This record gives sequence, C-alpha cells and structure tokens, in this order.
Amino acid sequence: MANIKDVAERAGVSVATVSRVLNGNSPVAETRERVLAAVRELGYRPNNVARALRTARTGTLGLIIGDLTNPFFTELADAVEDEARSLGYSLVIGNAGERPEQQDDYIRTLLDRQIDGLLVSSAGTGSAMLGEVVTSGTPLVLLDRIVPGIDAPCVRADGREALTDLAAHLAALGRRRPAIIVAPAGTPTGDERLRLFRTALAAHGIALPDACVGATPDLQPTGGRAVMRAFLDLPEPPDAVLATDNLMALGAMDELRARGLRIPEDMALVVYDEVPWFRHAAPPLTAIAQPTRELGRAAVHTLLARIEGREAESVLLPARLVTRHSCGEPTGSRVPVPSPADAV
Amino acid sequence: MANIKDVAERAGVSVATVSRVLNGNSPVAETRERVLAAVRELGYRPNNVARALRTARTGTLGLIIGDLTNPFFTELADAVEDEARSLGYSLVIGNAGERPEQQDDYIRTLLDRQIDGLLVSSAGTGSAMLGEVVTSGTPLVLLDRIVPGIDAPCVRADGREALTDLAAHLAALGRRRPAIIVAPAGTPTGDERLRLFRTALAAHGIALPDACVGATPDLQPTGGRAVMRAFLDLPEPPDAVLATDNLMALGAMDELRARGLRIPEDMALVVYDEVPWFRHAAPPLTAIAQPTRELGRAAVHTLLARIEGREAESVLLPARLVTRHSCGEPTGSRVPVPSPADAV
DNA sequence: GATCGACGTGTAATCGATTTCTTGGGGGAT
DNA sequence: ATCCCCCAAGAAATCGATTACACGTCGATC
Repeated sequence: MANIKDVAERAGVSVATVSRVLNGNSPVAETRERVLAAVRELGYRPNNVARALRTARTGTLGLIIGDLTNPFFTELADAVEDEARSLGYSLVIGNAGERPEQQDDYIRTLLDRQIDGLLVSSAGTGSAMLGEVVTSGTPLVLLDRIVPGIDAPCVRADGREALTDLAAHLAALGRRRPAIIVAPAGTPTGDERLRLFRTALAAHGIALPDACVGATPDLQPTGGRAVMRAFLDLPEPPDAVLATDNLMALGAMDELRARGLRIPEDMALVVYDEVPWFRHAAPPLTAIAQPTRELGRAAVHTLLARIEGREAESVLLPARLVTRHSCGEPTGSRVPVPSPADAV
Repeated sequence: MANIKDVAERAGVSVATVSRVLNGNSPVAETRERVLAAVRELGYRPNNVARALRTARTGTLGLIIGDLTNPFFTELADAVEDEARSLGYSLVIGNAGERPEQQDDYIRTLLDRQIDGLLVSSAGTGSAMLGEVVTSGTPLVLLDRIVPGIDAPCVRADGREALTDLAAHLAALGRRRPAIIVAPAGTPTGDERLRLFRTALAAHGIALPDACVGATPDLQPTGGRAVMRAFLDLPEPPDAVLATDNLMALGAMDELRARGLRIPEDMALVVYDEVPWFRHAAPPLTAIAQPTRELGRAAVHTLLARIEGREAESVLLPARLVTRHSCGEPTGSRVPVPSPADAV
C-alpha cells in the first residue's frame, strides 16, 4: 500500500505538501495538480491509524447496545448510524448481549481505540467501566437507559403519556386485573415503567398487586415466558399483561400459545416497543411506540455537542400508545391517533 | 490519559521495558512488579491506535451487511460478533442499507482504518470497492451473497434441499399456481433461488410462469407489497407465493391484509429466512431456515484462515424447510422435522 | 532599487507504541 | 582470577501521518 512518502516522491514534493493538498490547505494550483495526479496513479489512501495518532481524533463514535438481535436496539442503532454517518463520523457498534461484563469489555476496547465519543444503552447498573469513561474524559451520552451515579446526559423516551392512555384503554375495555413483566427491581427503566403504569391504573381505581409484577433478569423470550407461566398459575390470574420489552412479549406469547389461550379473549397483551411485525401477529398487538429514530438522532447530536465542548442537556421524548386488537376491540374514543404504518 | 512514558518514569525503567512487560517478554520478576504497579497506579491503558500503527495489526474485523434492521442480517451479525470476540478480534459493523454507494463508502472507511480482514454481504453486484479490497491485499470473505468477478471465498447457505421439500409440500397441498418474489434478475442469490425453485416445481409438473416472477429492487416491505399487488391483479392470480426475504414477506402480508385476503385460504405464503416472530404470525408462517449462526461462525473462521495465510475454501451449508400453517394444513408425510424452536 | 510582507514549500518534531540494536553486568567455566 | 557468554534493560529507529517553524522567492511600496 502506497504511503504519503511514495506520493511525495512521485509528485516531486515533500510529504508536508501532500498532506496540505489532501487537507485543503495552501498549495498553489499547479503543485496541487501534480500531487493529486500522484495520488490517483498510486491509488493512495491516507492511513487513518497514523492520522488518528497524530491528531488525537479518530472520527469514530462508539455505541453500546443491550442486544443486537432486539429489534428495538437495531432500529436505534440504525438511526444512530445514519445520523453519525451524515455528520462525517463512523460508528462502532458494541453488542453487550445484556451482560455487564461483556459491556465493560467492550467499553474498554472502545476506549483503547480512542473513539471520540461514546453512546451507551447500558446493560445493568453496575458498570465499573462507565465510571472510567467519565474520568477518562471521553464524552459520554446515555441512551434509553439511565445509570445511577453516572454523570452524563441521557436521551430517552418518556412513557408517562402512553401509559396513562394505556390505563384508560384497559379500563374502558373492562380489564380489572392487570399485570406487568419487567426487569428486576433496581433497574431504573423497569422501575419507572412499573411506577408510571401503577399510578396510571390507580387513577381508574385499578390496583397492580405485587403478585402481578413479574421480574425477569434476562430481557429475553425465555424470561417473559417464565413470568407469564407464573401469572397463569396464580389462583387468580391477571386479565391483561404489559410486557415492557418486545422480546419478553414474544416469550409471553409462546406460553399463551402453548396453553391454547387466546389473545385477547383469555388475556390482553400490550407490548413496550413497536416492531413492524406486531401488526401481523395474531391478533395485531397493541403497543407502546418509542420514538426510536428520533432518540438515535438526538443522542448523536447531544454527543457531538459534548465532543465539541458545547452544552449538552438530557433529552426526553414522548412515547405513544398504538392501539390494535390485543386488548379487545378498541373503542375509538380515548385512543390516540393510530400509527400511519398501520394504515394497511 | 497516562501514556507508556509516564509509566516508564514512574517505574524507573525505559519505555521498552514497559512494553516488554505488557507483552509478556523477558523482564525479570522484580522489574515486572514495579512496572505493573505503575500501570495500576496510573490507570494506564495502551493506546491501541499507536500500537496498530507500529504493528500494522488492528485486531479488528469489518462486516458489511445489507440492512441493519433486517433480522436475518442482525442474527448473522450477532453470530459473527460472538465468534470474532471469542477469538480476540473486535468487529466494526457497516450498514450498507442495501445501497451500493453506501456500501462502497463503508468499505473505503474500513480500509482506511486498516482493519485486518473484511466480511461482506454485498448489496448489489457492481461494487467498485470490492475490487479494490482484493487488490489492496486485505483478506476478504463474502458472506451469504456471491459477487461475480470477485475472487474470494464465499460462505453461504444452499437452498436446494429446502426448495425441493417446499415444492413437494406445495404439490401435496394442491397448490398449482405458485409465484415468487425475488431480487431483480442479475442478482446471483435471487437468480439462484428462482432457478432452484423452478426446477423443484417442475419435478412435480408445476410451472412457474414469468408472470409469476415478481422482482423488486429494494429488499424492503414496500417492494414485496408492490409485487404482491401485481400478483393479485393478474387475471389468474397465483395460489402460493414464496417471498425470498423476510422483509419482502412482511410487505406481501401487508397487501393481503389490506385486501382482506386470508392466509392460507386465499393465498399460501412461504418465507425465506426464519425469524422468531413467524410462529406468532396469523397463521404461523412456513419458512426456509438458513443456518444463520453457523454461517456467521464459518465466515469468521474462513476469514481468519485468510488472515493467517492459511488455505480458505468456500463454505456451503444446507438450509431447511420449517413447515407451519401458511400453505394449508401440513400433511405430515413428506415434511421434514420441524424446528425445535417451534415446540411451544 | 532596496526592504518588507506574504505566501508557498521544505525540514523536522511529534503522536505512543513496538522492536532492533547496543550495552553492561553477573555468573559459570577454566 | 580471568574470560566469555548470556540476558536484562536502555537508546534509538520506526510506523505514517500532521503541523510548527524556517527559509526562499516574488511582488509591492517607498
């Protein structure tokens, strides 16, 4: 592979001049042409590693996501990637697989690679490396998930409005015994969703007893299935379940299906996260749609603000309820506008 | 951030010694301890950029995938990531968004970053940069998709057996007028699936007329929907459709749904790629499952072989038919073993 | 016509590591 | 006691770029 010295020799100039031509500085037209010709003839491409070493800028952002196979995260990653690319950055995606050790491992790798900034949708709350990121001075922005004790802006969705609408929806359909599948207590996102849901239900005189709060450590189908199994084995099973993640909902559906139970007749189901196939499920699933792409975009902008030393605030964007048929027939009254994607 | 010089000073040794301690060479126990203590106290972590510049190895593999939001690719990426990580490499995922220009852009970026090897599931066939990868000497392995004229091993799935089973399945269920949604002619993967399907059908005396071959340039739901629309508007519409990608199937389902048509009564549907939600679709979808994770693993091994200068062959792994209910009730006779994932 | 600026270009330092070459000291053999 | 060998550790070159500084040339100004 040709390097800058080869180009300099061929063009009969110094390496400094080549560098200047390529970076848009000073040289006069004729010299510039000679250099560009040499670049073309040799097929020269600057070595980014060397450049990064010298300039201490890699032009790379890191993104840690909880689970690469979770559609919510892939949409998020896709949006982040789009935005980063359009702003001239490239993106390294780190897949934490919802395991804190793997996440720490990845953060370490990214720091060693001198990325310019880091976006983290953290698995778990006890990440030792996140503290190190902060002390290392690498710009950090949290995405979707707050981490207690980490002083960094957080870009995420606010479920209050959607959960309020959901409680009204369930109440209107006569569901009196709701349940929720969440991450274990202590997980900020899970705790918050539980709290907001409970509050919203209370406004309709509906209780959410502890027996109807099912926690699962892994945000995976198996966990959702186990919780649904426990719910169904209760002396008085719930008549509606909110799964706070699309993968857990998949598991919950597996269990219902295995028992021959129907949605919504035997059990209403609502899913946090909006995924394209939900409208093709049997029946189409009522869901809480987070503004995923907007979150991704906002996160990149917030991170760039930090990188450039500007002020960077936390961002909170509203989620909304998308009513379909998994809680019974919609009333059409208190229901928010349906997603345009549903107009099939 | 502390660098190797700071560590050397603190430990009272030269930078060379620090480097040797960290890379497992020579130094005597007592010196080693002093160095390690200094490393610990300063929280030193080697700068990977500098190391990469000197050693000409970045410990990074690149993976270009067609579409980050396509579950087939994310599962593939996840498998590749897993395997790469377990072998000590980290992975940069490039999302081509099924656009050749964006793909070229990404390949360029990755080459500039001096990745050690590249896996490409190419969007389109006319990638100028792929040629450059080969001439640049960067080890290259194609994944899932062949690219004519590019001399590199290819790791992909073989659909012959699955399509043979599918033809039998359709014939047994009395479907006489099948159709297929594929990428445009000239796309190797699409052409091959079309050819194999047609051959397999012919063995049962079933024709696949050109009117029943619908091409869509974008492997997206909209494309699948448009093709399905055209099929349904034919004077004699097909009674079974094979969508050669899960996203196109989603679009096809959208169109059926919009017209109030039922699967399988009004139309049988089979999908290439196996995605977890298929078993929750209405009705559960019969699919052709590619050995996705195995493909990812094999691709990494093949790439590492090339990187280490060993022999590297192309790999072909069999896909298999997963029979569910979207073609009508399975007969249970000529049907292969169902996927264990279906045992819900 | 001499002097001063401005500007284009080259020289060399630098980023932070690895690695080759060199040096010096300790230990074993004679 | 002397010599030699070996090995640990330091000095310095190197990877490929960017960039501060120095220098030479040319045009403008008086």
